[in-house]
Amino acid sequence: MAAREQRQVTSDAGLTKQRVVAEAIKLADREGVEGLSMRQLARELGAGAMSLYHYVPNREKLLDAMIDIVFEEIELPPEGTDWQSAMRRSSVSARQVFARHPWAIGLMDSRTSPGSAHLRHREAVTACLRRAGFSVLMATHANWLLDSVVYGYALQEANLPFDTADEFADMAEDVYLPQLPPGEFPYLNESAAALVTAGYDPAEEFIFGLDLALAALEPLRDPA
Amino acid sequence: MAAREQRQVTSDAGLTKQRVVAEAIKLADREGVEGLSMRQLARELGAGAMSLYHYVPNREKLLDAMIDIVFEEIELPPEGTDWQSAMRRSSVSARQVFARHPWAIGLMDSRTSPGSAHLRHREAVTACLRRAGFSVLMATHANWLLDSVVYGYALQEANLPFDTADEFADMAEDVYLPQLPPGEFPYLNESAAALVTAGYDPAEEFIFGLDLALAALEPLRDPA
DNA sequence: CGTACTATCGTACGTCGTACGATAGAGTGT
DNA sequence: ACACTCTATCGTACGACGTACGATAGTACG
Repeated sequence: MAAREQRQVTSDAGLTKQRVVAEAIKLADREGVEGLSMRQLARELGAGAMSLYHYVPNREKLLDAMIDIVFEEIELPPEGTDWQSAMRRSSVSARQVFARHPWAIGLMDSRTSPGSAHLRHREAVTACLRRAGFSVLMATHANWLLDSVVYGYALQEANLPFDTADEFADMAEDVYLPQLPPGEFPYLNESAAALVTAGYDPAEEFIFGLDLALAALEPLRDPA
Repeated sequence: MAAREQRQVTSDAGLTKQRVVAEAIKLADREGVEGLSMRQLARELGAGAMSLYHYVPNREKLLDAMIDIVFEEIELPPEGTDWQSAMRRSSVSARQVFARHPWAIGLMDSRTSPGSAHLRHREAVTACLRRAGFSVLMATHANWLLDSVVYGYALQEANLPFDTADEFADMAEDVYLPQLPPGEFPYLNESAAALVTAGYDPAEEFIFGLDLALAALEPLRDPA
């Protein structure tokens, strides 16, 4: 009873699978996946560690569930516009989601069966492409390519040692450029120096690649 | 002395950083990163767990070193051909390497500072692009896009629940198609069915996306 | 024959995922 | 009222993990 009251102080509701998974995502956003332990998560929820196992069979399944919630956050390609606008919108949304949950990208490669939100997303994307006049096989190609662009940029972005363009500009001259001596890395040094003056925005970088891919796919549609 | 003899039976040489890292990669290839523990790795080397710490400061640094060896395996873009052939060759090599070491992709997102092999690779790629007539900024764009294609396809490939085209064909009808009922996922069902008959090769899928990206970048070069 | 240095590793601590079983409350039938 | 079952909660404990600390033994050099 006292325990329940204390639980209510920190979390003010009974445990549910949704609450467990949602809190796990919050925790992973804050601390990374390595910082997400069952004990810590339980503490966050004001519960005992073993209580979680009534809502989630084990940590792996919890991670699966977290990934699927992440996919739920991705906007589906809207109907009623041209396919490029629709796919751009969905892809931009996906990139934002993965930027918000950087742990999700690294988690994906060990999880081999897609969750239901993932499947729903894929279905909507495929529908959009097919309706735009891509053949079945070409829609598959386009799907792979566009997903690669999203995942690839998200992965590279997660690797960056800085988060914003400003942060990059701040640290570039003192920290990054010295690691790229012109003798050993003339081209990288030149690039880094140019980026300092030009500014640097991963989101714009992504749009460049995405639009190039979309434009390259355009002529591969069958005539509508 | 007896211990040393036994060590020599299983590993026949003194410990070195190279040997430790190489064995760690072999172990990760076999068991995945989660299966790579310091104790297991030491056992594999016929040594005590703590002995590893004379060659590697901790597990994180070991993972960094492993990633860098992986980058060393990637072929650099050769000089003396057109830029597209050179980049295609290097990218295909990179995809093969990541297919051989699937754990490497998932590891990258937590490692923020590139190792020396990674830097050397980026330098060579940038050099290739700059010599082909891309401006400094355009070379950066191209670099991001091409890396995204490599990482993105590698990541998706690592997610596939099957490894080869044959294995897909074997399991598709019994396992995958039933998970995609035509009522709920008409388009995905159609795609999967088409892929069963058309055959399915991730390597070809990659080439499609890569060549599309290369072709899309071609007109962005400055005149040579 | 010391004296210093390097490589090896045994032990121990704190943390992890989680199996097992205890408990307590709620619901239901009599 | 009581017995029963069901659900949710969690304390305890086990084996594996990364690794700090300090002991040891072998080698190099004065």
